[in-house]
Amino acid sequence: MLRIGSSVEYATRLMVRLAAEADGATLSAERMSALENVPRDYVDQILQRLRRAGLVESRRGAQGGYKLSLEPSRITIGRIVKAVDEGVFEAVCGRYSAGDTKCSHSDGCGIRPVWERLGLFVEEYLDNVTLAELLEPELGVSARVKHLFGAER
Amino acid sequence: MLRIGSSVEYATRLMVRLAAEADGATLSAERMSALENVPRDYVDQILQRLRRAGLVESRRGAQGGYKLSLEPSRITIGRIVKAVDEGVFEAVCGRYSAGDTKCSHSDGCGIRPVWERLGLFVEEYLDNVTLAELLEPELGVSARVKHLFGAER
DNA sequence: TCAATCTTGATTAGATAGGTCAGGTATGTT
DNA sequence: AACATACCTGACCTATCTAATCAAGATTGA
Repeated sequence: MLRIGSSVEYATRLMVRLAAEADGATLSAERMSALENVPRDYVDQILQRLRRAGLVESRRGAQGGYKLSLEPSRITIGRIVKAVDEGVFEAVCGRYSAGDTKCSHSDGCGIRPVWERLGLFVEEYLDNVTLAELLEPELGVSARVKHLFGAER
Repeated sequence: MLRIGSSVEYATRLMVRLAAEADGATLSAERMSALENVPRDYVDQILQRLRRAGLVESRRGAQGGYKLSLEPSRITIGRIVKAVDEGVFEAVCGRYSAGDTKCSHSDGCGIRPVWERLGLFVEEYLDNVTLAELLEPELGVSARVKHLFGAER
């Protein structure tokens, strides 16, 4: 139901590594692979997805490498997750629709809203944790997401 | 990352059906299969898991069937999910551990707490939605889960 | 007894996740 | 210019998991 896949885990670690790098110094994929013990080719693949999402910049050729596109405080875990994990919050209807075009419980019962709301909660949670906080864990995130529970369904 | 699988979706629908049944009337697996358009044998399998979790009771033989073990207001979606979805919140460490026994980011950075907290978050959310509310969607759940955000990491 | 119905556990087909591979393109250094 | 370094692209493979099926049995009501 809730599962942190390897690509999400690795992407987060790579981003933390880059964030920890002094000023705008670059790190090569090779080096990151060694540091995090993630398969070399897989690192490439993940970094490309992060680059296409605009989270990292690359420089090719000798002495090339990667660096963050934004300040760590402006990069959320939510963006990282969405960059590498295409179908993060999978739609529920119309998967498993009860025969016809719409869910058999589409009116009169509240199953769907429960899943939808759960998805929104998870998404908002992740959008409220920044890379900067991962470097300084003591900051905490909970204070900033309290507002999520202010609205009624 | 977050995915409502068929077993969770079906189990929830079946439980809602049973909850909607007047007093303690039973419904056969056959009937539920037809009502929800879920494969007959699959309904069996799911109902057994719900039974072993103590959420439904069964009566065998002719005129047999299933009914809820508890009042709808005392059955949470969390319990349903845990009943049918064995590894709901999968551990992250030590999957993908960076080579040695412990995660390379095990101290000094806050990756793991983010996932752990997310898991707790989802779990608590689901534990605060009851079957009774699914029958009367207007009640809403958000008010009751506000406290989840009171504690700091 | 017989039919309805739950019970158990094994098995299978398809999808997905995780990782690999082969080739290409750009850039710094000599 | 040549070469090594390093990013770039997309196809490919494979083990695991999900969803569903199947087969055989055990209870119970009429």
